[in-house]
Amino acid sequence: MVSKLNVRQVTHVACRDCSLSQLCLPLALKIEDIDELDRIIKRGRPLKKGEHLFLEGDPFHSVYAVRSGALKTYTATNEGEEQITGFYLPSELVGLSGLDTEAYPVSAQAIETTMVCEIPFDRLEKLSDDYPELRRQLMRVMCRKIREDQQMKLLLSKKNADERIATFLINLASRFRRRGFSSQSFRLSMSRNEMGNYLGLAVETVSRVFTRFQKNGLINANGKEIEITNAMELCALAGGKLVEHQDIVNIQ
Amino acid sequence: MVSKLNVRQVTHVACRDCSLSQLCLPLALKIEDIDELDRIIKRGRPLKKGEHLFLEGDPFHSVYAVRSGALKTYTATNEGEEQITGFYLPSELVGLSGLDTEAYPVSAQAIETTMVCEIPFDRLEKLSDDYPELRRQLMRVMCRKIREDQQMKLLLSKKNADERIATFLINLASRFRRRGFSSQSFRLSMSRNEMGNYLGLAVETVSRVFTRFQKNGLINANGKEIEITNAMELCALAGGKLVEHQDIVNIQ
DNA sequence: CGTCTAGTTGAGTAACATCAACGTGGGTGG
DNA sequence: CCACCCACGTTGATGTTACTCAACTAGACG
Repeated sequence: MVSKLNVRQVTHVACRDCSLSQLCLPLALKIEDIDELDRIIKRGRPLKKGEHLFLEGDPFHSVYAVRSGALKTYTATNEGEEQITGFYLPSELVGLSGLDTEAYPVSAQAIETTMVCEIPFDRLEKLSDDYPELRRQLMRVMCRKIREDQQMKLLLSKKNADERIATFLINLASRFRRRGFSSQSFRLSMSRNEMGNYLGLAVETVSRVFTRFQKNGLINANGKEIEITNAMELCALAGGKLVEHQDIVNIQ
Repeated sequence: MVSKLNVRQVTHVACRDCSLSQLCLPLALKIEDIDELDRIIKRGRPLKKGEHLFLEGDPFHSVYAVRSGALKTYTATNEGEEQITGFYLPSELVGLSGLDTEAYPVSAQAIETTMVCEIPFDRLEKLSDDYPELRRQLMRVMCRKIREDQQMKLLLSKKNADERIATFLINLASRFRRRGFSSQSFRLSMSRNEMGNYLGLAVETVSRVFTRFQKNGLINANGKEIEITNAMELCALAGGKLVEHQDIVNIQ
């Protein structure tokens, strides 16, 4: 009896008990309505690094909220190489861009051991018929994505290698901070290769910039472990701003 | 009496009489519901080239459908230069990316004499409460935008100058085609400068690529007048495909 | 213990930016 | 109506950034 309860708690953390609920979809709902959302969510086994959540071209049926770990989405270029289109950390929603099509326009793959909440879209859509706030939250998520992509396009068309990496690090830092983690030091879940791919840089360039940043006292990098030692200057490079001492803001 | 009617027709083309209705928001509505949408739409005087529809930071209140002419949206980089984020042709919706914020995240400016339909967002939102199909259409427009941005990011991070220009031309061609115009020959509404800015290239590079394309028989360019003389090869360069003879498809 | 992948570093190179000069056409003011 | 001006576009010469190729190291994993 007790053991069964425990198992259920471990494998099925309800939205109302989830530490991410105020960063994720449930934030749009009143406490008594959260269970409604909860009922349609499916929680599966963890994905191991390298496993796919869905493949480009798979029939679209669900969006997913990352619970732990990290995902990347990517699409194939004409030459068959992969182009990474985004990284997704806990509380973030992945799969929305396929929403108006029959198929996912990108593949989603775990870049470390990852747990997700699956939200079948037809049921989410029905639910959102009754909850205007949920609807608006979905809109907000998509609008934010559009604005992020805008920033990304600016990065790709105007920024040099240093600025790209600085922007990327500051952006990650702010996403960690949002979830209550340190924005000073954190662990990169992606490889240098994936970072370069995403930022439109060769691996070697990424490596060189990291080395140079370290030499100049901006960061301390030990493999995937990153410590930001001069947030001020890193932000300046990224083109963002520091609101308070050591308090990194997302580059909108 | 008659003259008054005429004036009204000229300045106030109703959605139901608009040739763009099946390419624009009304396509989500039944014929009898279109008038409902029509009632909330405001149609103002034409914007002259260079006039702004809204400025970055202006309070968000409306989305706009382009009726004739063309707009660009742009944002300021940290160094104060402009970064063009999109071009908008007739039937296309501009202003949606500010939807979840208090302010427009970009400026919108006419690049030639332009007419727009203004759709106050609070009223559109109310209307969409009653018309699920309208709601879904809005979602679709945003999803498409996200996917277009994805393609744009790929262009900016992986394609060389030739491929960028080819992609741009093919994309424009397909948008003209969608509206029933020739995809073979058309007039660019933007300057070489704006094109380069948008594509992440220097003006000189754009100019050189145009010259080279012409030399190689891919296009015939006379100032802003463009004729595509080898659609096949241009598509190949862009990484798209030709469905039928001379039948250009959008690069998804 | 060998193999494989990820990461780093160096040398040479290609692609595009930058700088400069010049032509052209459309708009404006005299 | 003409002359001038200015923005736009083109072309050439040069410079710079980041890519490519290659070699090497270190850690992961069977």
